[in-house]
Amino acid sequence: MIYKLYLTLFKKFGEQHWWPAYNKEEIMIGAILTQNTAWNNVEKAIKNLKAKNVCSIKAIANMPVEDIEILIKPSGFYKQKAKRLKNFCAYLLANYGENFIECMQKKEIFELRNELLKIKGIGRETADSILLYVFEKAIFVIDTYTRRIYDALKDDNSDVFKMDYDELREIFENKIKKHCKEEDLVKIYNEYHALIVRFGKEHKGKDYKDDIKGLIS
DNA sequence: ACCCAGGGTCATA
DNA sequence: TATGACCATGGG
Repeated sequence: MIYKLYLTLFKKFGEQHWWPAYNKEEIMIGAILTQNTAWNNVEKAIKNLKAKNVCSIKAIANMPVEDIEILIKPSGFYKQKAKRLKNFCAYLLANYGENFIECMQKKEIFELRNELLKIKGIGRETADSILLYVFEKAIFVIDTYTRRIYDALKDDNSDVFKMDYDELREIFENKIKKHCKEEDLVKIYNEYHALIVRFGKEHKGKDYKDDIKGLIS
């Protein structure tokens, strides 16, 4: 069912070209700003950063938090996020230097994941978004949309919204792996998560359990 | 005037 | 380990 839903969504919506960002640094910034926040608001924040020419890891690392707060205000939780964003950017430069992307890219996936999870403000979904969309590692991103989707798909009466993040992530990964070649996983995880978000947005506020069942039947 | 959005941390029991 | 409080803006 999980893989079939992917094929159906792909047929319906096509390629999503994720993550929506100009470059990899912008993906990382957006991944933090979008925490529990509508993407529309994140776009405003990123627009503000770009208007000041500071939409980069280095610029943010060297900016006073107060200035970051003002620019990212539309994304909500702006005081927390400004502090965490700056701390994150400073961490990358301090530990990897200017070529942080290439350096981190070389690391083994779960080593890098554990490292990201130690940084304050980087939880599992944010870490996995960065791993998948920046570093192109084969890891599936679970978000609230995914839980609702799985709630509609599952055949038992487990509480999907209380289910452990990694447990649910492995359910999706294992199902997908049964149908795909190893070298295609990154592309499929990328596309599938994007499609789930796309579907979720189009059904905002609605109970889409029946729509999901209609799609795969 | 409400509700919620592409989460995460921290205090408490 | 598992709840609950808290963070905050903008669109529907």
